[in-house]
Amino acid sequence: MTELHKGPRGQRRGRGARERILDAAQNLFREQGINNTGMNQLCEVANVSKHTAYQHFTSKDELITEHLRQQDPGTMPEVFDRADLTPRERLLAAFEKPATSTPGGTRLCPFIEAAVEITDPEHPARILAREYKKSVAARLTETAREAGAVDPELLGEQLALLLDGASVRTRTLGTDTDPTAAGIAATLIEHAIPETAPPRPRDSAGEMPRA
Amino acid sequence: MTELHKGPRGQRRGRGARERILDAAQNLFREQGINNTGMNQLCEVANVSKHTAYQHFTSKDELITEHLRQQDPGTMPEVFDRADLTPRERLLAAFEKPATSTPGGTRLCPFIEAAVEITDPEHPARILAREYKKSVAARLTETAREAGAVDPELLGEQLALLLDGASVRTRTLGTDTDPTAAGIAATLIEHAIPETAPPRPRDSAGEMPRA
DNA sequence: CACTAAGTGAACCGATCGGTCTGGATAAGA
DNA sequence: TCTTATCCAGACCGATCGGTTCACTTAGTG
Repeated sequence: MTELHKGPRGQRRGRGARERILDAAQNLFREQGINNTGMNQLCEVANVSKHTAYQHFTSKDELITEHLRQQDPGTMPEVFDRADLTPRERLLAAFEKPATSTPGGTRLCPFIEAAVEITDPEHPARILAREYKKSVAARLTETAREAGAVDPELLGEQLALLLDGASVRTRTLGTDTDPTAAGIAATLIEHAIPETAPPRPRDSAGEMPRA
Repeated sequence: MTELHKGPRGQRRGRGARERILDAAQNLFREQGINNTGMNQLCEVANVSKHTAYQHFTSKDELITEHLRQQDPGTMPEVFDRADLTPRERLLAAFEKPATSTPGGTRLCPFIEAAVEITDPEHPARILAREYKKSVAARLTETAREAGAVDPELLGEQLALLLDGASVRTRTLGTDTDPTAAGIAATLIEHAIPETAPPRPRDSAGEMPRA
């Protein structure tokens, strides 16, 4: 049944139904929410029969989870993997808009969306969201450490909170609030990183002098 | 709050069905979300017949809106109306937990909940949420001005973003993140208000420098 | 070509959705 | 007392929900 000689992963040799489904899910979930999107509509948009959909995903919950998993191709690589920036610059770059702005404002982070729409805290999607958020904070912390922050853990968690705050506030207000978050970030970074520590590769040669 | 025997407006003379409905809505919406709560269940919990419910609220949407309206008895009066605190202290007090913590963590701000669960940006509940968030920011700005902040508008908007960030991050992570927001707030406030004499605080405003 | 498996489209399922309606009980105001 | 308004219990409505099943088509491979 499931054994295949071709597919790299679960995919089949036929046309890519799975991808179309996940694409449709991404668009519909973003535009009208998860709970407001029915499987009938989703299949229609994806040009896929319900039968096929339920072959790829055993339930809507699983589809949601898979959808979220796909949103996380490695914790904001377009920010953290930029070798052309100093760690300090990378921290600030996390607050720059990626030009992905949807008409009508930047979209709400899909992990937050899931965390709010799904009640059960043990739902796989909720767990995934939790881990993703932790992962982002960890990356920020790591970068903060490279940048020579006094308390990298604290700064990382603070910046993560700013990202989330900007995301939901943009949603509630309908106006872009990323600049506000960026401003706070700049203040915090300036405040947390001693003046004389710009160029500092990930080689942690020595700890910063305590004040 | 409102006299029951003689409704100030139009209806009601018997027992308080309306209040029971709104109470049930508050509990259920908080515990399992808006979209996941059906009118049947709501009426059951409220000990109210569907007929009665639909006499008080013409639709579920109206109930949601009314529910939200009730959540806003004047933009955080327990914070902004405390005459015993200096403006600066009041700004910080906004980040103190009101001991309303539900088992399983502080609950998500109901306005954010509505803003995420309801798709249509023109939905009355969405509009209400938007105005509430603006109102909180305005109050913070006002207080920031009293406290002598250099740019009260900016500080108000920044602190508002922190409140929202803490609320959703608490939801996604499942752990209380208010302290993180409070820490950022302290830094921002310190940074935005000139050191020169705060308006004669009777108590020491100096706090511990964030462990 | 024959085989096999992924695909389609629509009918269908029980449950629940938001919302309506009827009939009768209850309690206060005149 | 009679009137009037509030309320309850629950049947009922069409629509939609997530999910299943079936008869059939399509496409890749040995």
